[in-house]
Parts: sequence; structure tokens; C-alpha cells
Amino acid sequence: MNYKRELLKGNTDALLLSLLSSQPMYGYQIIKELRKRSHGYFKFREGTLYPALHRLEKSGLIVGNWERLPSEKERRYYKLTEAGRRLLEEQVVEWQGFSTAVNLIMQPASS
Amino acid sequence: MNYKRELLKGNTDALLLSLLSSQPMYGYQIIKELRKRSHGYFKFREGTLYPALHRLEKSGLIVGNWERLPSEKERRYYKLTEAGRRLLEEQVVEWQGFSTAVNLIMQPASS
DNA sequence: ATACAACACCTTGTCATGCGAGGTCTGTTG
DNA sequence: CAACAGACCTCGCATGACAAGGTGTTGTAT
Repeated sequence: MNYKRELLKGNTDALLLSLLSSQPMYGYQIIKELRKRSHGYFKFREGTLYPALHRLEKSGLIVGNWERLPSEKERRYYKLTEAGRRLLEEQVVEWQGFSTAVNLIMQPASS
Repeated sequence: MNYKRELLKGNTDALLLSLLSSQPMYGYQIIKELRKRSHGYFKFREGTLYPALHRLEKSGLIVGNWERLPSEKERRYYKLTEAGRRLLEEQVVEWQGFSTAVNLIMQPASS
């Protein structure tokens, strides 16, 4: 039923790694950036994002550290590790293979 | 971890509907066709396919009926319903939107 | 002063679904 | 006759998106 929700499955990590490969970001910012860069398509929920970030950190793909703003507020900035960068490269390849394969089926291609 | 497996989630139904839009097929054939048309990429397992077919039939998107071969063997051929055809069209559009959005993030686009 | 939205983080539980592993029966081939 | 391929099936596990709930702060209307 919820097609879009299921589509996202398996892509969250790659999207997050991709985003963080451009620069370190904190959670809330990631949500807004994903939304902006996808022209409004991706609207990540916090219940999706934060567990995903923790998962990635636990796997050693990103590292986060708290930064205290002048206002005493704190944010947790995440940046890619070397392992994260390597996995990202693999996942980009994987995504290309996958989307190519889907397009072979979805479009009434000649073949 | 299992990236490819998760990628498939949410796409199974659209792939099946797409396949069946070209012609009615039975389960085993679908597995082989998907494999062939995707140049070996999609290797559906029976534990994925049969539940999916039952799901789709229950939702009225496909209908299956048994056909008896001369050899007394039976196969269950599935074909798209009108509702299935409509949903397929929606899902193709959805897939295009999704993959476009992913590519916006995954590729270090200018924008 | 007092709401109320936005920022910024978090967790718990529910639901969907891919698929590994198991099963059945038939037909064909060595 | 054994062994494999065709053809169907189900059960249970693991994964992951996210709704719904929570905390505390800052900024902006009323």
C-alpha cells in the first residue's frame, strides 16, 4: 500500500552517507538538506533519521560529536569515516545496478 | 547490511505488475523472466514471489487461474486486472520520481 | 507576560516484507 | 530407481520506516 515508504527502504543509509560526503551535518539539518536537494521529495521523519544515524555510527561509517553553540545549545555533527566513504562508493554502484535493472523491467524495452 | 535485499523492498509489486502487463505468466516463469529481462540481476526467491502474488491477488490487482497441461501438471497463470493496470501506471510514475530524487542526492549535482 | 511554533535531540512499538528453510507432488533423464 | 528440475506452497526471522510519544531551548507573535 504505502509504496513510497517501502521504496525508501534500503536507500536511507546511502542517502545519508551521500549527504555527509559533502560536509558534516547535524540531524535536523540533514532533514532540511535532503528535502531541499531533492526539491521537496524526501521528507525524512525523525523516527527514521535518528535511529539511522545511530546505526551508521555504531557501524563505524560516520562519527558524531557534540558542538556547543555560543547560545549554549548543543548539536551533534556527523561526519563520514573512511569506511563510510568506501561503503558509499559501493552503494552508489549498487544503486546504479539496481535502478538499471528496474528500468529494464519497468520500461517496455526492446532488448 | 543486506543492501540489495532492502533495495528490493517496495519494488517487488511494481516489478511483478510490470511483467504481467506484457502477458499472463505463472510463478515459476515469472522468476525466470525477471532474471532474464534484468540480465541476471533479479533472482527472486520463491519465498518472496508466491506470497507477493497472493498479496496482489487478494488486493484485486491480478487474478490467477489454474491451467491443466496435457501432462496433467497444473500451473497457475496470473494476469493483470484493470485495477492492477491503473496501479502500475501510478507506480511507474512514483518510481521515476523516486529515482530522480535519489539521483539528485547521490550525484554531486550542481543545481 | 504568554502562548506557540521552530529548533534539536531522543525512544518505543507497530507493520510490512524479503527470504531462508522447510515441505509436497509430478515429470524427465541418466 | 535415483536424482534433478519444474511447479506450487508456508512458517518464522530480521530489518527498517515512521507514528506517536517524550524532553528542553529559542524565537516570535499576541
